[in-house]
Amino acid sequence: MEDRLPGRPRDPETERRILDVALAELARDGYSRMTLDSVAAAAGVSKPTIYRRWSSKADLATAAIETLRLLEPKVDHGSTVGDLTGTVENFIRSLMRPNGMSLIGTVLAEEGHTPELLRLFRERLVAPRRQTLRTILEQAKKRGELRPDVSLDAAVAMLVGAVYARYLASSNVPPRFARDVVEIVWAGIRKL
Amino acid sequence: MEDRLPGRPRDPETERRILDVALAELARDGYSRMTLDSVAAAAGVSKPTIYRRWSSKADLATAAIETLRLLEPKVDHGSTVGDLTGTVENFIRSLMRPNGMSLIGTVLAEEGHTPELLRLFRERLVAPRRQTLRTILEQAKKRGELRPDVSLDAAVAMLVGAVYARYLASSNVPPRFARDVVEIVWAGIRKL
Amino acid sequence: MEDRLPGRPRDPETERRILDVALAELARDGYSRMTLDSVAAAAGVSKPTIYRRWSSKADLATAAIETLRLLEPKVDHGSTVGDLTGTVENFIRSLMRPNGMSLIGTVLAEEGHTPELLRLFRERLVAPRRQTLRTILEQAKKRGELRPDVSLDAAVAMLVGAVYARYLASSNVPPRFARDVVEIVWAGIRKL
Amino acid sequence: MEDRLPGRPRDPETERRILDVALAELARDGYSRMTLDSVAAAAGVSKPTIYRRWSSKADLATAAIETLRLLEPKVDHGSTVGDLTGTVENFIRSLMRPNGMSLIGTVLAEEGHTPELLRLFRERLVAPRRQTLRTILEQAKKRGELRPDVSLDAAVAMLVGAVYARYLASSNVPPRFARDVVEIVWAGIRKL
DNA sequence: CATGAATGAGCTTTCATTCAT
DNA sequence: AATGAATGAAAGCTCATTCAT
Repeated sequence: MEDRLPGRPRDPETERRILDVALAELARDGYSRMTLDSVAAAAGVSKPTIYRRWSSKADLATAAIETLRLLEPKVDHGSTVGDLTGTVENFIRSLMRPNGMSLIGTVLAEEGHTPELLRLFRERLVAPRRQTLRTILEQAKKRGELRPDVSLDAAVAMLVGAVYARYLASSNVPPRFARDVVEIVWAGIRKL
Repeated sequence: MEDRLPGRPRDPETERRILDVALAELARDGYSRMTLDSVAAAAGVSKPTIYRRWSSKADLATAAIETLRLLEPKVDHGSTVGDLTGTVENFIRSLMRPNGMSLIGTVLAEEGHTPELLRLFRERLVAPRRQTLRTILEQAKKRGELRPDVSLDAAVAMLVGAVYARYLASSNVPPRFARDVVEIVWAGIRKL
Repeated sequence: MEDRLPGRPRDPETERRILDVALAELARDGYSRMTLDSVAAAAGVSKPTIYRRWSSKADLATAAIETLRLLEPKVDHGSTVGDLTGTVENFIRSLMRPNGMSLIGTVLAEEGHTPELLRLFRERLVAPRRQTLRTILEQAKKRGELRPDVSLDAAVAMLVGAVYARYLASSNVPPRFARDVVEIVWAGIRKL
Repeated sequence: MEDRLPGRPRDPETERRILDVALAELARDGYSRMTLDSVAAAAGVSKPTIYRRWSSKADLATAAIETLRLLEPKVDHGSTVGDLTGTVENFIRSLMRPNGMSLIGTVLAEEGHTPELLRLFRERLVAPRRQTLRTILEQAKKRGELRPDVSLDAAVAMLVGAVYARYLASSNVPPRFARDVVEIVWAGIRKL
């Protein structure tokens, strides 16, 4: 009669909570410091409850990263420069969230041992952000605003990468950094 | 003959060997996966031999990073663009060495737990490289080649950061990447 | 066939299937390696379905052994030697079935922890087999074929035990082993 | 100068103690119930102390069995029957030691999972005992006491196996069992 | 000084058993 | 009655660190 599945149903909250905690610990402690004991404790479940859902620590970490998604406000200032600046500012804000950079760190550090982490990170976070920027640039190009020979790939890398480099230099990015960067890029790619 | 101090002298070779091995394992496995057992084994010494010199694992890792030094050929092509391109190319080469990026990853990942790693990394590697680029740009500025209002800090970050971003997107940087980046930056900062 | 009593579990198939699987895993993996998870999976039921019928793992294992029954063809060659040989050969065949000896092993190994296993094993398998042999010998005795003072208990133990000992020596029993054994026993007990 | 090895020397007591404890737990609990935690606790050492010497649980169990050795008094009653009886009586005594039979059980039960256990058990215990009996019989044969066609392999198996079979029937072997068995075997193999 | 031995604390993973639907 | 979910309690193994020679 009922379309209820047999057996005790899973609490859908639980899954979400475990993943949230896992992601937080992954970012805070790094993959190899993160322990299932502490994930379980922080999520208020037992370890087998985790193992029922994911087959291993790597699997859990992977799933946690998989939940990441670029949920940033669409930027549309009507101008290419405004859009680029808004996007880079969003990016800075997300990197500046607690442990935002550590997550990237652990994902890179684990490339040799748990490569899925980096793969998923690229797929879920890096690629979408690059795509956002690339789309802005491609539309500018279509409108004839850009020099035709310029490398959009390089331009995108510079916009994003400047933030990484700045962080690596000092863990702190000044407010006008986005504008400074976009200004140089824009001057470097626009048609004169 | 020799004015040797009393007691058995430390072998300076040993010290060097331990640090080399430690740095290699740090880059390959990351800080928390690196084990003193395997460092000791690979260096051909016992663990107390390590502990006699450095007080803890963190201390050893820190010392290993401290040995890093920017040992890159000075670039002097006589032109600003040539110098910038040469420097970025050097940088790419050093990042592309095995586990070059993993080391950065682990240093970032450990920011919350072993912040000396990042501090030293900045001091020994990041800062010198930035300084090299900055000097090139400052001299160009002195020669009146640059727009006066441009942010050199942003320009440096872009030159270096583009490579990080590119690697994070695909672990592989195409040969002409350095030229593409420098071209945009140059067009973006030079006086018209 | 079965005269179903009232209050019996609904699906007798299920019960049978669980017991079969349990017995197979018991023989293959031994008692303490056998897991209810895998019994449940192999039987196509859930664990509570097992617990509803048997109160514990030990209870299930016990019940599984309880299903064992000496189902060997009656041997009747008309001669004492022929009957003994046939019986020992049957025994060898059953021990040589996959994991035949492991089951005995686990039952012995668990004597200190789960003694019911050994008790039931004796009752269901050991005793009937001994009885078969003893009956053959008692009839021979009645017919006056045996020396009167001979220990039938020892004779039975030797016939059966030779096979255990041989297996323990090499996991493999040569074809003529049964005949060799019976020959010695017979020469040792018959009236001259 | 000194022929002392470098480093802290191992306490030779420790090794012995660990193996003794391991063997006792192996016999008492069986291989898969035996835990390194409890071996370590009972031996008064930490787990790494065990792992320094043996690479795994299986390795330790194997080593424990390897220490077993037939240390039974040589039997020499001057007569074949006396020697056989003495040997079987020794065997019974050793099986009747606490958990004597459980050890055999676990070794058999583990045949499919940890076959080294059975292999070593055969090599260290089963084979020597068989050899003792076989030598007695071969000398009797040399002296012309035996029927020439009789299978010594079967005779040996019967002498040993009768005890297994008796134990499997009732965990208890009556005092005159050895004599009963030897009597039948002897009557069965001697030259008339 | 250098070595091999020892250890406490943890890590990932598994299992018999019980709960909630 | 049957299911899938949940759990406490290990188990095997490893690691940074210290001890004893």
